[in-house]
Amino acid sequence: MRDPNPPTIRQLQYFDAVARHLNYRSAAEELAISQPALTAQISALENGLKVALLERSRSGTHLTPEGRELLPHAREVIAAMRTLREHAAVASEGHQATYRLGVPPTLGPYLLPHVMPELHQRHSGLKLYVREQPHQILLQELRSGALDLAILPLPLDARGLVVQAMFTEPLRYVIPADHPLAGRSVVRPRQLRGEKVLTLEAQHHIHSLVKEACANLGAVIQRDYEGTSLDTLRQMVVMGLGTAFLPALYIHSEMHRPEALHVCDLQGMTLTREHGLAWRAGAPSRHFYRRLSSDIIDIVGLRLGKAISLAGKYKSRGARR
Amino acid sequence: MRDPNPPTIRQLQYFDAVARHLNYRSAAEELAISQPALTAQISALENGLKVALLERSRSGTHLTPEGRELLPHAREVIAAMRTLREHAAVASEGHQATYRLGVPPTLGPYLLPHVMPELHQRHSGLKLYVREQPHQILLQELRSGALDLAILPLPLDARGLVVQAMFTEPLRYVIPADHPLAGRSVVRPRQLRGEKVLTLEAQHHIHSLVKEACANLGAVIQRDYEGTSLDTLRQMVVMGLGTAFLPALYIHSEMHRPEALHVCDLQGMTLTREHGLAWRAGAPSRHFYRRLSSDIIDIVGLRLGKAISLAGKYKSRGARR
DNA sequence: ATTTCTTGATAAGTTTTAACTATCACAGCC
DNA sequence: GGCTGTGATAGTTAAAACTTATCAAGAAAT
Repeated sequence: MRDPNPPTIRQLQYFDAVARHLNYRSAAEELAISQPALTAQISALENGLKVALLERSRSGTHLTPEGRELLPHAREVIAAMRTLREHAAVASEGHQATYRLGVPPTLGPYLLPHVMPELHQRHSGLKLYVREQPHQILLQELRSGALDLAILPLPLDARGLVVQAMFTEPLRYVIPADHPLAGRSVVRPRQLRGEKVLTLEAQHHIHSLVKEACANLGAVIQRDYEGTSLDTLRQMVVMGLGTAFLPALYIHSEMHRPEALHVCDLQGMTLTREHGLAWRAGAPSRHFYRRLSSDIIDIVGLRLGKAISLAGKYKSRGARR
Repeated sequence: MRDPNPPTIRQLQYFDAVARHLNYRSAAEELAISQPALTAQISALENGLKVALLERSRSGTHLTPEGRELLPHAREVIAAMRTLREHAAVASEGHQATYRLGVPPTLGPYLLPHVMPELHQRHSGLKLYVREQPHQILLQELRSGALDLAILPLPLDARGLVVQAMFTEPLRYVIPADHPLAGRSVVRPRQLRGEKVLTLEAQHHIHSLVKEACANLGAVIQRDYEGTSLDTLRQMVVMGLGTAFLPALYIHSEMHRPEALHVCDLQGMTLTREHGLAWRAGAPSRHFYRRLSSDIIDIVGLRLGKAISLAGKYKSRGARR
């Protein structure tokens, strides 16, 4: 009873046509239907609304006062529908929607500024909504549908996802300028034995990487001074609280001038993290996402080739359709 | 080809429901349909728009980026439809539309100000669009559908119309204050013999009334000074160009203070015009129009009873369904 | 690892809706 | 009085929308 006979869009279009022609037959001709079909739909509309819209007579048709009143509203509906269809037409051609991309906070600010401009050049009209979150949160949001894409550290639990490895980023060793090892571009691993190493909070992927490396190296993790961001971590090293492993892209982006810090590598032992692009296996835009991932690999190779190394080939993990 | 599969309102409502539930089964429950029916309509919608709106998986459903983009537009359509239906619901109850009423210029300004306030009291929300035109034009516009109602002088060619007689209005004799007959409230008809009588242009109904009367009275119509309105006619009398017959309601409204004019009646011979309300016989609101006519009769009786006389009983002329 | 539950998709059949053709009844016109 | 043009009606057909029953696959529990 609450929703007796909702009008259909078609009925409104028919109404509009009759209102413009004030003649059933010619309106029916415009609509490419027969006149009885038009009559039936109009009277169905009137019954549904319980309002007489048109006054029929043997000599033509007029709008009733109510019909005059409701016609603009009917046209509003038709116009809204046209707008929807126009947007849908655009969306069905290019990839004009806004895609939600998640990135870890230790990567996004240092990668995306180098990549986004050319990515937009390659995909004009592309709109990315970028969200920074710890990688576990990203994974969860990706699974739940809150994100469409995420850049994540590898390896990861790829069930239900497609993961495209993109590039491998070294972690470089950073020490204060007044540290005994300062000045050397390459340091031997054994020289780190006993060194104080600062790192980020445990929720960051870097934490576990550095922790494991320190165990092998015999260096000491300073758990009571964990940084909340790479920038604070750097400040802590500058202040002499210890040393740190910082991602190469961070160093590339933020440490153009030496400042009070010295950067070096470990001889024969490169600490790295690998990044991949992930999306849900069933996502309708998955082909576009794969294209995006190869574009990112390409752009990273062009612009950041010195700082990182690309994925050997496109590897995909996890289920796929 | 140009219009392959336009979405239906129903499909948009289904889409909205699925977008809210992110679950076909519970959305189907809300919509009181089966889940397969919902699946079918959603995929019909996607095929029609050629856009994937939803990403189905065995564990729940998400919006695609395109779906997120189009959902607000779909809701616009639904909202526009709701607005239409709300207006229709109002229109189907009271008479809330704007009715187009035509009145002759020699009556409207002198009748409606006395009638409209109480008419609005009796029909709260009533909206009348009043249009002044010569009566032949009114009749033509009423027949063509440009007007819904018209107040017209009787009798008239009522084919296809319903005409409700309302009241009879005397025409009173107006002379300059310095005229020999001035000062008498009743004048004998024979005293008008040879008098110069001014009147309106031929298109006004009054013209033929006065012309015929003058023929009987032996008075002389001044054809070279025809007034374009009752006000100019009055001014012409004031200026001494002649005498005139003016409608009682005009006199009642505009001549509160005597000015330079004298008003009198003809003994045993009352020149009158009769007014009725007319509408098309097939008009869906015809019962309301009849009600309006009796309300007007009633109000005129209350407020203007001294100046005019009511229709004896409701007479209707012309075809009716 | 297997079972169970939940998900959306599919198949087959039924009901409802929208359309067609043919025709009617009436108004207006010559 | 016939002719033309109007919307309404009847009867039929085709398409669309819905139903129930079932399936296949991922998730979660055992």
